[in-house]
Amino acid sequence: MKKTQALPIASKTHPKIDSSYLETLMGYNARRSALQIIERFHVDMKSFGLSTVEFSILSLIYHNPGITSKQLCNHLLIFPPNMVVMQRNFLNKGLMVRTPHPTDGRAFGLSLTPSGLALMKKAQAKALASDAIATANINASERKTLIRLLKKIYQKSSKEVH
Amino acid sequence: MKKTQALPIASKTHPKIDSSYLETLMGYNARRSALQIIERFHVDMKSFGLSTVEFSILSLIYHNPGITSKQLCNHLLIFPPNMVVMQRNFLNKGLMVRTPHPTDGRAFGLSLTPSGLALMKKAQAKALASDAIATANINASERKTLIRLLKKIYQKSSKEVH
DNA sequence: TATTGTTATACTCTATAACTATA
DNA sequence: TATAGTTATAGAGTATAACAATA
Repeated sequence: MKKTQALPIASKTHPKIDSSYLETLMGYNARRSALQIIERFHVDMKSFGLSTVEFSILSLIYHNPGITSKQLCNHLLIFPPNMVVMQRNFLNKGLMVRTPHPTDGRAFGLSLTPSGLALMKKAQAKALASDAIATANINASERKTLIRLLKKIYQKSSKEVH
Repeated sequence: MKKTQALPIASKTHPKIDSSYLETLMGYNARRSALQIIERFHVDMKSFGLSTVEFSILSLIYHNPGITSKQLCNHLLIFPPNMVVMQRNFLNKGLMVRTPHPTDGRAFGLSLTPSGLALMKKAQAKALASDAIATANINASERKTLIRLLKKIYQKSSKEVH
């Protein structure tokens, strides 16, 4: 047989929610802060028509002209089919060009057009400002420590997208 | 007229990709480490049939029996329609029960069933272990610092989901 | 036989509009 | 009039299978 029972109501009994357990998890804290920073980033990149991942791709091409699709996929953990779609957008917008690889007929070298370079110059400056505002609650020293420790977590094992 | 130009090929000229710019952004570093931790979390929660968000919801109900849907949505930044779907799953699996709110006829108090409590006891222990392994590259002191600084970033402005 | 890039598609997660019943 | 919860749906982001061209 079943048992029915009276249960407490949080809105009465817990005006403050106890999330102390979740806050012991690094995953929870890293995700929450990442989401908050990226939310602002998303708004600030809207005028450039770029998602966060698109920004990362174009930035890597900006700093590594001639980089290949495969290298971008591996470095940013993006699946090749999704990369194809984003690159088609870049090409349609006239932000990027592809040049045949000199020795590998399957691959292409990716580079930004003058228009793409100009866009990313502005976008990257805006991104720095956006990131600074989103992390205004910590000082320069704390910021340095935070980035160093975050890198220690994700930079150890070099992942690959097959 | 158009100009054609020879462009460098990264796979030849840059065996190592320069991502120094991206690594100056807190958003990039926080997202990368969060994704890496959550990837392992996702695998470890598979045997419990829980997504990361579902785990967070059930954990908050576990520690705050009687909490309402609205409180969960506000605290975890989840849109109400998405919460409804997840709660239906919890009910179907017999993990959760809803009891009418004593003074507000629109609301419900949420609590875990004995089965839900047992599941979350195991799941939360597994989550702690998973999180520890995912952050094994930093020591206890660094971990404490990291969580403190991450909290400073996201805990200032209390956001609301309308 | 393995790899780069591609197509098509599916799945998950997140977001919006419109509705109901209660306050 | 405002709020808690619901329904249906749309959109973004991520993942899988199968294939063509080249190594």
